[in-house]
Amino acid sequence: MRRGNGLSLRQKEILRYIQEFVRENGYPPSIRDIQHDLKISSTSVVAYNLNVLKEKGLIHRDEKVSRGITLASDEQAMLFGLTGKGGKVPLLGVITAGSPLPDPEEVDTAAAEKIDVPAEVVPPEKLNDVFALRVRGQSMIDALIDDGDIVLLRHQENAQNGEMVAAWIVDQNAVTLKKFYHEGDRIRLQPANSAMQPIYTSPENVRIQGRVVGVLRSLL
Amino acid sequence: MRRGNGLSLRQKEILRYIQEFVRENGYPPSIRDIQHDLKISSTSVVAYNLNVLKEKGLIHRDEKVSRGITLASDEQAMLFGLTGKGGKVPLLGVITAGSPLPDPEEVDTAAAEKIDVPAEVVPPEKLNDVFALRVRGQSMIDALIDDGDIVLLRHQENAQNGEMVAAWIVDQNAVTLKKFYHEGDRIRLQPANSAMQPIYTSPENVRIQGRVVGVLRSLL
DNA sequence: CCTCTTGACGCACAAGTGTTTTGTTTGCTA
DNA sequence: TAGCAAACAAAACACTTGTGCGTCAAGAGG
Repeated sequence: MRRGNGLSLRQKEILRYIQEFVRENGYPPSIRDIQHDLKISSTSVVAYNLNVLKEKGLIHRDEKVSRGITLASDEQAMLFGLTGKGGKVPLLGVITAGSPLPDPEEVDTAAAEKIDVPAEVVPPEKLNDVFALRVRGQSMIDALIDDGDIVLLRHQENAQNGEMVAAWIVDQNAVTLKKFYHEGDRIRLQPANSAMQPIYTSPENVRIQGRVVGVLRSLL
Repeated sequence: MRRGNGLSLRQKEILRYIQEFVRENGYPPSIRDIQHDLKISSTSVVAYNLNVLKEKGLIHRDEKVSRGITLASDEQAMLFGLTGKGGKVPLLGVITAGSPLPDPEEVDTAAAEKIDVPAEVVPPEKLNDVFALRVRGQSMIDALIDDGDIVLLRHQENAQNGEMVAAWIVDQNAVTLKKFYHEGDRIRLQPANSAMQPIYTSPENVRIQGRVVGVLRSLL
């Protein structure tokens, strides 16, 4: 008997079948799915071989759970959307100078449209709390952000000096993208263009809504 | 009357729960999983809301099948490894002011690194002959393109007036990104910033290498 | 020949799970 | 206020599915 790494023909069949099934259906097969499609005479035969595969670490099983078969390692990760390169973030809406951002906490990030984010822009492991907004108007053109661009923002309420943030200026009820500087007891919001004047205000009057981590632009 | 985007709070919860559950476990939740974890009093309530989500096309259900709930659209595609709506283009190299572009025809596009391109930047059906270059230096900052940006170019040798193109100026042996204008018997290459002077030259002295169709920028 | 092991089998049971039925609550409005 | 539809609730029902247990055939070794 080859206890080592050798799989019986039937075990290989089953493993391949599970992979294909998940790919096709989006959920794992039941023992009887395997039995029927692979023309195995009994469910216990399937169960026996699944246990072998489990012992060898090729699959994981949640006992007592229907369709509780999951693939191990690479296959698993790939199916989980860690698909190597890019990830996805919700496109929550439009940012226009003068209008407040929707509160990401209150927006349905689940049902929102999602857009791809290349790993070259934001690595997948840093994609937490990142959302996207489409820019309307050219109010942020000094920050190299044009009308129609999609900006990627990581939701955070604090900022380091020099970071580009989406700041809500409370007494004006307006949101703009500016570089953030904390200078003594006041805040300086600096446009990227020296032709425009910076905004000086108190910390209480500024609510950071997120930091700009990326820009996507289509010129078609 | 639209609350949110037409989903009740509970439906949003359920949708989010399904997403998280699949991510955590690798297989979809049962109705009773949802019921218990979301503290819903009855399975029929879950079934009712799942049907609503199904009607709205946000999930897909395989009837009579345990855990036969699958997420629709993006999530689904993501799980299938189709990486969503975007496509991939080769990242051929670096564009620096003063150096000619590598000829895309002569580069091994098959072996080159590939980067994701969101459908929102370039729709997949328009991805033919598109390649990417990383920008080095700030020579194109007037075109809202900064150092480190990735520009997406469609390989073409002609351009319409006003299009942003990568133009090789032969007698200077330099490549820059400019807006292209054909005026009579000469070519005007117009920087995006009026503070810079346009370049006037003859058509023979200009070789269009590609048209800019998108920009990707990371600010991490 | 006998026994033990391995792989495979069949069956039945219990738990897991989706569906249906009937009725109730809630919020809105004509 | 009555009417109405969405949402919820409780229970019963029937099918699905994982598991346990007894059995069988073919080798291996004594």
